[in-house]
Amino acid sequence: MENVLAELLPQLTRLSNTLGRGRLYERARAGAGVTLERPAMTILMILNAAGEPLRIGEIANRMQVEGPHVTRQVQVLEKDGLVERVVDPADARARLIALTNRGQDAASQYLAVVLGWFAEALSDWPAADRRDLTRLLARMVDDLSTHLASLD
Amino acid sequence: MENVLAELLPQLTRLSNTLGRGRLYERARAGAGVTLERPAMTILMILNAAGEPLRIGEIANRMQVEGPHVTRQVQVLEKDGLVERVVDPADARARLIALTNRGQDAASQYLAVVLGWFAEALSDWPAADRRDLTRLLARMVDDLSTHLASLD
DNA sequence: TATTGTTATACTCTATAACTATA
DNA sequence: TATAGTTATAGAGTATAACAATA
Repeated sequence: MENVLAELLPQLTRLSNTLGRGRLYERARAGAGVTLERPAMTILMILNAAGEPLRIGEIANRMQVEGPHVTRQVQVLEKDGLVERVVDPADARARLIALTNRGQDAASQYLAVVLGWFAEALSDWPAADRRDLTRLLARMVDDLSTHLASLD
Repeated sequence: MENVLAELLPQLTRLSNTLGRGRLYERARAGAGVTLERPAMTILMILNAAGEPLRIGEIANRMQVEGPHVTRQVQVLEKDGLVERVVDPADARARLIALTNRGQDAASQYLAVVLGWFAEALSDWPAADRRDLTRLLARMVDDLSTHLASLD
């Protein structure tokens, strides 16, 4: 198996670079009608995927970054009217970060562009292959995340 | 398909963050016996995968970064004795970057640690699933790269 | 006393512009 | 005149340390 994975690793790196950086990101971001730095957009995506307001610390966990970084990005998002910060009713130390309507729209539109790219790129695929890929890929990410977390 | 991919996208981002950043990277790097910044290690991996010396510009292409970034990283690698720079015999303007023995060892050992993580995480998988995943994932990365490149 | 978040600061990563050398 | 690479500089991304407020 290792030989196959050895080929895969650079490809995964390349894919994540392609999607996460450079002009391609600018193009997808333009579709969202906003001008945000990448980590700020990542926060919108995380809130969108969560479907509920999240704490600063929880966002930092999911991004796998330190707290202060999230604090600053959220300040920009709040200034732009894309998120709101409310005191957590369960704990006055914490803040809950929620998408505003504008923030929800931006997240949805950004996601639509990127998913559209995926759909176009894979339009020739047999449906069975698409199903298999998403199933196996989800499981891999799951198993790998669990395993890597267990190393600490 | 799009709903499944919508869940997958943050997971892919998270996976690439997990592998590419933070203490996990430090641990894999320690296995390689060197102390390099991430982009420098990426260059070692690219040269290792290529199996032959590459030009600065070609490395920049594969990393999807601009030239000056590669120049500086290569200067560090050369100072550490992990790569050599020789004038391209075919074009005296260009430089060919080649792994030294030490650089080859560092790349191999780093790769062994990361591939070991993959192998452990997927150890319970049926062989057929592993084969299917690598085959489909390679094809996806390929098709997606082609499609995204065609957008420019 | 421990935890959530913020402020201040510094380091890493990457891009752009100006330049040198060769084609 | 165009191309490969380098040097210089600036901006984006992230971490660490010190602090404030609440638990």
